[in-house]
This record gives sequence, structure tokens and C-alpha cells, in this order.
Amino acid sequence: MTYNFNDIEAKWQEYWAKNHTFKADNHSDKPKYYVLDMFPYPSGAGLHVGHPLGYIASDIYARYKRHKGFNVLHPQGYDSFGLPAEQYAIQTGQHPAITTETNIATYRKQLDKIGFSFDWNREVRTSSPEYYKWTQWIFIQLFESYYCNDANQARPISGLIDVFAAEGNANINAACDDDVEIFSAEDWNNFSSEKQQDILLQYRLTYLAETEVNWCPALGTVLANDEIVNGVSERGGHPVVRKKMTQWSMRISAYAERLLQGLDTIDWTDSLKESQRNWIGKSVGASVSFNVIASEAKQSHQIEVFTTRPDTIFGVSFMTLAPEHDLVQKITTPEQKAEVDAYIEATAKRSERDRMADVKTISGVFTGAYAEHPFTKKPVPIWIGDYVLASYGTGAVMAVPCGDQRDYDFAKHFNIDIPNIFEGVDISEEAFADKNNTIIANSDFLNGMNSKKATKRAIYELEQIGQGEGKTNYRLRDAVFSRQRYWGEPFPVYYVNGKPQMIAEEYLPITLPEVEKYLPTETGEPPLGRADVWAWDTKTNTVCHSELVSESDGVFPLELNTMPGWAGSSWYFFRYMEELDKRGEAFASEAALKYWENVDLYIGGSEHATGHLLYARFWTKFLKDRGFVGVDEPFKKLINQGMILGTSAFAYGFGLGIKVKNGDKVKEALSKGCKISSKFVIPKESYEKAINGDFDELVERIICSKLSYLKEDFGLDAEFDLEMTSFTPFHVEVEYVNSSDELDIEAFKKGNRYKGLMIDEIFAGEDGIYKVGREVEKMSKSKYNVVNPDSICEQYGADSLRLYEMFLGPLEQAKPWNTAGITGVHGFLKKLWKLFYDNNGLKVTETEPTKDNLKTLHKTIKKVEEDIENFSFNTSVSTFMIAVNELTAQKCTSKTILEQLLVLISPYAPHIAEELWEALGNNESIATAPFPEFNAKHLVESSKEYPISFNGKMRFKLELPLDMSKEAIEKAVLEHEKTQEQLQGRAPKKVIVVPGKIVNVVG
RNA sequence: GCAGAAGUGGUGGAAUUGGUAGACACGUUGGACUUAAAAUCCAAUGACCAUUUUGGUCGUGCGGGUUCAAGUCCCGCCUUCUGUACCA
Repeated sequence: MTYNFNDIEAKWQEYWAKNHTFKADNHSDKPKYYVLDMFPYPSGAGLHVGHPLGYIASDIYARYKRHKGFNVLHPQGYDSFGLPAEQYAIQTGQHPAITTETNIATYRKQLDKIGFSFDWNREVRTSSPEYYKWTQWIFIQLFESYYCNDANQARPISGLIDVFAAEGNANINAACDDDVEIFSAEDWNNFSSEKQQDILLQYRLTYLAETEVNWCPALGTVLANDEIVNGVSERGGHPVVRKKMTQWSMRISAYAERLLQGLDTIDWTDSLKESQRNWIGKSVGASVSFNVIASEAKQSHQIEVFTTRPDTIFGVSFMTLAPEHDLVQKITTPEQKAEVDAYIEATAKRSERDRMADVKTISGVFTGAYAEHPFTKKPVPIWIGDYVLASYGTGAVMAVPCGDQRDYDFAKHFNIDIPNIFEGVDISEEAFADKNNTIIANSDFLNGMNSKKATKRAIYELEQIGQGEGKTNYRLRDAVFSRQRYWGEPFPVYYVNGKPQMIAEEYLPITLPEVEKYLPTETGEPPLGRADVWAWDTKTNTVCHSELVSESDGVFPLELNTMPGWAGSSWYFFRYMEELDKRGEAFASEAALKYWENVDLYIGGSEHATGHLLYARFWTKFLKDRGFVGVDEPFKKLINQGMILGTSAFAYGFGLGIKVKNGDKVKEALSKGCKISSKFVIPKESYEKAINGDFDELVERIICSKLSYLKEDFGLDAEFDLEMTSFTPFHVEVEYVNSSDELDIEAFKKGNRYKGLMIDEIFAGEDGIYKVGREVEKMSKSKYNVVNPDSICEQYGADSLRLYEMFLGPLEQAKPWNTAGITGVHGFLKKLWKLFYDNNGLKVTETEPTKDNLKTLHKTIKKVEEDIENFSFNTSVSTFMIAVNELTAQKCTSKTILEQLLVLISPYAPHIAEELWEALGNNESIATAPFPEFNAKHLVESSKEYPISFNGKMRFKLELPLDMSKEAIEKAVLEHEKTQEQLQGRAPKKVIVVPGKIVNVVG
């Protein structure tokens, strides 16, 4: 019997599907365990071997937990709204739903081949209306909520309305827009409905606001920062301008502190927590208000600034506003206006990213206006400069050049005064930013204080004069939630008099309308603006034809934007908790949510650190506040899998440059079929010499033969021309290269890319072998290094693929894929098979295990269990190899031993484990067989082969009983002839004996 | 710049608490089997030196240090990767 993996794997994949082996149950006596992968976007390219890495790791863990007696939830689904399908739709007219369906089918087929233990009964797709119904529902809940800073939680907006009606908003401590006006109960009750709606919008957790975005007129859409390169769109190179647009935003900033604090309660990697902390960017300081000195004609203004160093307030020698700051227009003096306007125009052209990337150039303009220092009352010049960002803090800074390097550089550049307010510090070369070793001077009531004390005092004094207070600032900004796209969730929103209204829950989902094209409209509206049937009839509560819009008939326009990609992914982990047939009534039932709580283990890429992982935490906290879920954090433990890189293969091109002196003959030669220019592939060594100007024998020969061909066959007076000669390495498909880096020249020539390369001849080495160069790069189509898991499964089997992905190295590290190495794990599986079968069939017997058998087994149990708990999957694969090697050497046929070994291996290589498990006479799947118990007694040894070292260097080994005393060991070692040899008559100064470990002789 | 991770044979990597550096594989070389190839099996494989054998020297990015003993701990540097970026 041979190991026929293709048949075995197909058989068991079918068995698992038929028997619903991995169906999770929402009722169980067993403890629960929820293992989740970040669900994929089903792209058209399908999976490459890098994608399943995390899935394999989580699958091993899920299977292990089942062996350990847990009720495991291990679902999978698709983040199926997204740009590529829309892009494809724009190009081909194919509806994105169709593209998505096809891609999902491909993904599913590929995933099934790898043998995952997913519970597919619980699949979710963010683009299916039954799913996005609930995304819309959550959006409505956010709209109907505000954030109460006193209770530190989200609350229904109705409560806020009650307070407004009873006492106005003066005593409300809630997260809201900066510019909320103060009103009384009487005011509120007299406000028009529109006015009331506007005010409420300033408090809601999702709200409409004017947001500055990167608008690309040519593409008709908003671009993310990373879609812009050098001020033009990455795709197409169209100009991008910054533009204000009315968009939905999420008031995530209300949760900044809780998102920060929550990090301490979850088991994530430090690096990931750190990036979230940085992203939230908490800084503690003070807000200070400066009065602008009014020139006669102008009214008075205040400039609010945020500073982390209120202790340095006496060092202020100028202020800087962001060029976009509202006050700039109001305070600029007529003399400075032309200069200021020119500067603003110049900065508007640069994207925010450009501005940030370009740190070196100092630029700015004086507005002509002055502010009054709150304490000294001296005038402080007001500048604008693009090193101040409109989007952070208040968009204005009080500049303290002696204490801040950017302010210092700015002051030096524009010759502004740099007063020194630090005792005994030299600031002639650079600013002094060290908070910890500061004594304040030249600062009136702050003189002689350290930074901490001075900060407190400064805030107190500011409060006394009513020009400031202590304040904590967060970098985290509210998240824009609108996209000018087709392929996303529609908002459940219509507009009456321009004011957004929610559609009642019972009429959800509002499904995507049909459009004839997926592009923005001619007038610049999003693609939904093209839909004929896209208006809301409030009488019938249905979507109706857009032409029927009429206020008097109660038909209103619907929102034209759609939700961003992160909407659906911010709550999908709760959806999996509910069983398929109960998903109609809620996004997940209370019972399901209570049973599964949150994700115990989440595995995915670190690129989601500040996007998905932050938004999902935000929504979870919100849902918790409103009582819809019971947990504060969605993911208890999180692991980032590292990227699998490709190992590209290179061949070396040599384009021979020829100059023909008698040019008049060229035409004639060409007509006779002469080929003048030519390209060859030469060995790496020849190439490397040649690029250094050292042509070896082969290259010389190529040149000579070409020249003589041109001369003798066609009478051309040709000569070699170095200028026109090119040496270029190019990628060759990795599938044409074997494990010894040898190129299969015949296959390469037959490949469909070969013709296009215009290669005249491939010169292999003397042995007829062409060795490719190797380089590790990102796996990508354009580098011809993509390896498809399907072909690996076909050639070596899914179990080999699974083992090899783990064997490559630590889960969290980036590592190169090289298919060549897979023969190692594949060979291991064959050896495992041979432990059970030989030519005469099954050879497993009921023999009593030997001592050695037990030792090998229990050593393996211990190591594998520790490895899985530590997510060190690569080392357990080695451990299995060692175990199988040892058991083979021991000629072990004991059923007791081999059966337990199968359970150990089954999380990693489930198909072969099931097959052999069945062969041993088991009728039930191995999936829930109990994990073997480790018993230390089998590892107890009576003696140890001590390494004997001299001055720290191991010289020889000596077998001694383990119960030997320290003194006896020392004696035995010193008496040994080899010790005498080592010492050569010297007397040892010291002998270190660590029983059970090592002996070290010093001397 | 800041933050995080990493640097070990030809290659992927192991060494979990300071205690035999290079487990386990790939690759390479030699051998067995075979008409041949594949598959399989066996042996060798960090570098250098010496050699009939026993052996010796060096060696975990670099330079110091602590220790009987350092890949592992401490100090200083270099390089690579990832994230982030004028955050007031």
C-alpha cells in the first residue's frame, strides 16, 4: 500500500462535509473556544501560497482545541464589497455581484482543497443583503446615539432631546462638534425642526460634516492618501485637489480614551498595541486662548491653541496658524494680503501627505497681525506656515522657539526673536526640549520651578484670567464613512429639506439599486446618482423611481454615497456566532452572543493595525454601551502572521549591440532575412563578469560568431558596439526551475511568454545546465514567482502543504517560499505512512510498547503541546520528524503508540491522520479524539552523558549516573584520563558541577 | 526622526530558565539498488589547519563588558525589514 494522498484527501474532505464534522453548536457542556481568521476579500487572482498561512495556523489551533475537549467555533466568510470588483465592472460592465460570486466560488474551491475545519454553515458575505441589513441597522443605532462623557458611554439620543427641552445644553457633557452653540430650554423649544436636527447632528455618533478630502475630478472620486503619488492619482496620474465635501463621519474620537485603556486588557503583540497607541496619540497639556490685537476697523478675535508645554508660555515669541485656519482671512492686514493669499494657494495644491513628507523646507508668511500675550500683554506676531496642520488640535500653535525644534527652525529662518526661558541652558544651536531637566527662568511667577510644577501653575494662572485650562488632546480623528462608490452598503438614509432621515428598521435592508454604468454621473455625483429607482416613498415605505421625488407626495431622495470597506468588517465576528437559520431576527441572538462572548484567538495580517482592528474595537464598545453585546473587546488574543515572500528566479539577458558601417547595404540584407540585433541568455557568471567589462570566452565567441554571420553571409561591415549593448537580468517563471536552481530550458521555451522575450539563444553552462539567480521578493504576478496552493496540493497533497507552510519558520516572521523544500515534509509523511504499512499491508500490532517507544511518544506529546500553546508550529513539525525517525529506527508497530501519535499529528496533517486512524479500526473521525496525556515517568533517565568542558569549551562527554553527588562527579571527571590530557599537569583552579547539566573545569 | 521586530552554515531555520551552537529539513558530495531513470535507502556536510588516527584554531552583524560558562545578560555601534511621520 502506498501513500496515495490525492485519493485520501478527497475522501476525507468529502467525509467532513457530509458529516458536518466541524459544525459548531451553540449549546454544549464543553467549554467554548472561538478561533477566527481575518476574512479575505475574494480577489480575481485567487489564493497564492502566502494567503493560507494564517488559516493553517488557526486551523491547527482549532483542531487542537477540539482534541482538548473544547466546543470550537471556527468560521470563515468573505469581505466581499470592495474596489477591484467595481473597477472590473467599470471596465467591462459586468455587475460586481457576478464577479464577486465567481471569485468566491474560486476561493471556496481552493480553501476546500487545503482541508480546513471551517464551519461553513455560518459563512458570511458582507455584500449579501441579509448581512448588510444589519450593517445598516448598526448605522442607524449610531445615528440614534450620542456619547455621554459623564457616564462614559453611548446613550440614546432621545435622552439628550429630553434634556435640551428641559434645560438646554449648557450642562451637557457630551462628545460633540467644536462649534456647538449654547442654548436654553426655551431656545430649543422655539428652534425650527431643521435647526433642532442640525444641532442633534452635532452630537450624534455618526453625523454629516464638511470634510476635506482628496478629490480627483478625472476619476470622479475621493482618493485615500496612499492612492496619491506626487500630487496625482496613482491610477492614471490625474491631478488631485483638496476639496470640502459633505460626508458621513463616525465620532470615533469620543472613544479615544477607552480605546487606549482597553489595550491593557487584551493579549495582543506589543508592536500592535504600540501602533494603536500612537494612532490614538494622547497628549496632555492645556488649551490657551490668545486675544488678537484688534486694529481699529476689525472686531476682536481669539486664537485657541493646544500646547503640551504650558510651562513655557513665557517663551512664546510668535504664533503660527495653519494656512487653512478660519481666522487667517479675518486678521490678515491689507499690506500682507497678497503674500498670504499666494502662500495659501501654493499649499492648497500640495496634498497633506506631500506636506508632511517634506519636512525640510521651511516656509511661512507673516499675516501682519499680532496677538496679545496673556500674561506679559506684549504683542506676538501671527504667522501662517504649513508645518502646522489644520486637522490636528486647533490648527494653531503658540511657538516657543527655545523649547521646540520646529519653532526654533522657523524662528531662525525668519529672524524671529528666540527668548531663552531655561536656566543655564545654551540655545544658540538648537532648541532645548528636555522636559525632565528643566528649570524655568525669565518667566515671572514660574521662575525657578521645574517643568511639572510650572505646568500646574501656568494652567492655574490661565484659568484665573479665563484664558485657558488643562486639556487632553488626541490625534485620533473622526473617521469619514462615505465613499463615492457603487459596490458598498447603501445608507438607510433619505433627505427631507437636506436633512438626513433614517429609514425605519423594519424596512431594511435597503438594497443596492441597478445602474447602467458604475461611474460617477456627469455632474459629479456618486454612481448611485445614475440609478433610476432610488428614492424613498414615505407613504409605502418602499424604494421608488427617482422621478417621483416630491415633497408634497412624501417621496424623497436617497443617500447617494455608500459605506466604506470597514463597515462590514467591523462587526462580522458577532454574526458568525449566530446559526444560519436564526439570523433573521437579529444580527445575533442574545443567547448566541452570551455563549460565544468574543473571539478567543484572532489571526491576521498586521496591515490592519490601525484600520479594521481599531474600528472593530470602536463598534464593539458602542454595541456594548447600547446593550446589544456583552463584551468590551472583540478579540482577546491576536496574532499577526508574517508575509510569505516569493523566491524569484532570474536569467541573464545579453542584448548584442551592433554598428553597421556600410548602412546602405542594410536594407538589402534585411530583405534576405538577415537579423541584425539579437538577444541571448548567458550564464550568471558570464553576465557578472561582462557587466564589469570583463568579457569571458563565451561572450567573445557570441560576438565573433554574430559578426562573422553579418559579414560573411550578408556582406555587412559590422562591428561590436558597447553603447548599444545591454545586460539585463529578467524574471523567469519559478515553475520552470527545479530544486537545484536549474532552469528547465525546454519547458521555458514552450512557455507562452518565451516568444515575447525575443531570445535568440540560451547559452547554458558546459554541462548543458542553466542555473538561475535567486532573489527574495514580494510574491506577485509581475515577478513570475507566484506559487498556487492548488498545484502544490495536486503534486504533494494538502497535508504536505500545511506542514510545509508551518515548517518554513515562525508564524509571525516574514519568510521566503521555496517549493523545493517541500520534499522534506512530503518525505516525512511517506515515512509516517510506512510506519503503518509495508508491502504486505497494515503492519500495526497489539504489541506492548517498549520503553523507547514510550519515551519517544511522551517526549513528542510534551513538546508538541508546548509548541501549539506557544504558536510555535514550525518546531512541532521537526518534532514529528524526529518522532517518526525514532519510531522507524525502533521498528515500532505498537498500536497504542501509533494511535496516539496520529492524534498529535492530526491538527497539522488531518487527512493522513484520519485515513490511518480509520485503518486502525476506528469508526469515528479523529477530529474529537482526546489529546494524549503526557506522563513524565516515561522520560525519567538514570544516567546522563555529561558534556565536560574546560574553560567553557566542551572537550569530551562522560556518561554518569544522574543520582551521583556533586563531589563524586567532580572526582570521576578529574580522574578521567582525558581530563589529565587536557590539563597537561596543571592543577584545576575550580570545578563547576551543575548536576544533570554540565561540568566545567577551570584551570 | 520615532516606534516595533530581526541579524546564527550554501538555504529555511533550531537552541523555551545563561550550560554540548548549527536540531529538523533543503541543497551539495559520495555510495547502494536499477539496463537506465525516478523513487527509496546509507554515509558525509560551519570554516580553516593538521592528519594514519587521536586532534587543534576560529565561529551566532560589529566593538567592549559581566560570568567558571554568553547566540542568550549589560553598554555602545552597524545593517535589514515593518509600521508611522512636522502631533504643537
